[in-house]
Amino acid sequence: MPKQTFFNLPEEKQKRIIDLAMDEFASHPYSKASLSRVVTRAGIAKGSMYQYFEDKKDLYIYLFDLAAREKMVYIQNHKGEENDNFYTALERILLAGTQFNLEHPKLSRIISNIMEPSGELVLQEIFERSKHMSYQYIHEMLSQAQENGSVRKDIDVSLAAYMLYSILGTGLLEYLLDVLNVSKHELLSDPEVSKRLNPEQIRSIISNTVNFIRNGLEGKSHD
Amino acid sequence: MPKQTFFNLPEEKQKRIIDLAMDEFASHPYSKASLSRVVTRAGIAKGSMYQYFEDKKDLYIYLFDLAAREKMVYIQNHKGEENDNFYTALERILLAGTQFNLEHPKLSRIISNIMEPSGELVLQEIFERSKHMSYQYIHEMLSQAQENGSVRKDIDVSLAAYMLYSILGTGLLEYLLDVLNVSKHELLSDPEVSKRLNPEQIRSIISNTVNFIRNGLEGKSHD
DNA sequence: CTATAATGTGACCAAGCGGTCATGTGACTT
DNA sequence: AAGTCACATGACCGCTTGGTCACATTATAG
Repeated sequence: MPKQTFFNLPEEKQKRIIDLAMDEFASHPYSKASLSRVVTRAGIAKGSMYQYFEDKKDLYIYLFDLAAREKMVYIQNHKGEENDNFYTALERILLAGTQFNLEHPKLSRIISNIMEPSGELVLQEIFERSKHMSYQYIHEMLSQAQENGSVRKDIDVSLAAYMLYSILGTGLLEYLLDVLNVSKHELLSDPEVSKRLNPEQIRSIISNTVNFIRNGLEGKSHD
Repeated sequence: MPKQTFFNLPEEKQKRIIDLAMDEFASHPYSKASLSRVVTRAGIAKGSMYQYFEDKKDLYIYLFDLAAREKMVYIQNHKGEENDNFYTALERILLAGTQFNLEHPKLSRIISNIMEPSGELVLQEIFERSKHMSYQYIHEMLSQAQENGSVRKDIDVSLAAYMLYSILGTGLLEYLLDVLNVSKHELLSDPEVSKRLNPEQIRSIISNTVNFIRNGLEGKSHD
C-alpha cells in the first residue's frame, strides 16, 4: 500500500502521478518499467516517489489493484440479470470484458502485464491469485449451467473453464485488434482509436465466439 | 546468424554454449536473459561470445530458429496420414505439440518467450511472422475441412483459427501442468519430470479438448 | 624458427536501474 | 522568533547490463 504521505497529496497531484505510472506500467512489462522515467515525466524527484510508495512492487500492486477493481465493477455493471440463459450471460460478460479492454486499454494492459515472470514471487502470487479467481468464477458458472442442462453432462468442467479462460484472456482481444487493423501500441497511445471501431462488428464477432463455444465447429448453429 | 568462428569451434563446445544459452533464454524472457550469466556458466570470456555472435539478438534468433525447426520436424513426424479426418488430424497435431512441449520444455519456452514485448522490432517481426505461419496453417486446415463438410459452413474460419491458435498456444499446456500438478519451473529444471506423467491422462485431456472444439458445450458427444 | 592468421581474454565503458539520505523548504504551533 | 513536522529534492550508491578492445595465446604455414 502507498504510504499516508501519498494520500495527503492534493488529489490532482495524486492523479497525475497515478496516470503517468499507469502509462509506464501499461507500456512496459513490470521488469522493464522504469521509475526514473515516471518521475522525470511527472516532474518530481526520485526521492519523492519513495515517500509515496514503499518500492516499485508497492506501486505496481497498487496500480494493478485499481485496474482490477475497475474492471470488475465494469463487468458487474454490464452483466445483466441473474437468471439469464448461460450463453446469454456468457455473451454479456464477454462483451463487457471486451468493451472494457477497448475503452481502457491502459488498465487492460496493466492487468495482463502481471503474467510476465519477473522473478518477484509477490507478483507471481498475485498473478496466481487473480488467475484463480477468474478461473473459479468461470468454473462456477459452468457447473451451474451443467446442472440445469445448458451444458452437457460429459463435459469436463475444469477443462472447459480453462479453455474459456484462455479464449477470454488473450485470444479474443488479439483477434479483434487484428480484424480492426489496430495494433496494441496504437490502442495504448491513442485513446480515441477505440471510438472508431464498429460496435456492430464487435457484437457480431462475440456472438460468433459464443456460438462456437456453444455448438463447436461441427454442430448446428442457433439463432 | 552466428559468425563463422562459432561453426569452426569443436562441436562439443558449440553444444555446451548452445545448451547453456538455451537454459538462460528459456528461464528468462529476452530482455532479462543475461549474456554475462551465460558466459560465466560456460566458463568462457565475454569477448569470446562476441566472436561467435553479432550480439544478443543474433544469439536469441539463432536459438529460436533451432527450437522452431525442431518443433516443426517433431510435429511433422507425428501427424499421421494426409487423408485423415479433420478432427483426427487435429487431435494428432495437438498431441504431438503437447508431447513436444513436455519432452522439450526448454525449446518450448524459448519459442513462447518470443511473445514478450522487448522493444526490439526485429524480434517483434519474428514473432509476427511465426504467429502468422501457425495461424495460416490452421486457417488452411479449417478451410479444407469446411469444404468437405467436417466444419459447418456458417463458421467464420478466421475467427475459429484464432480460437484454436489461442487454445493450442497457451491454454492447453497450462491446463495440463495444472492438472498434473507440475509447475513450469519444475518442468524446466527437471528433465525427468515429464516421464512421470501419465500418457493416458494426457491423451484423454486432448481427446476432450477436440471433442469440445468439435461439438461445443451444448452439442452431443461423439466417440 | 619465424611470420601470419585465427581465437581467446577480461578489464573496461557508458547507460540504466532501484533505492537512499542528508539537506532544504515552507507551513503551522507554541 | 523559535521549534516542529510533513514534504521535496537530486546527488549519490551499488549493481547489472550489452558491448568493446588492446593484448595474449595458440595454430598454421613457409
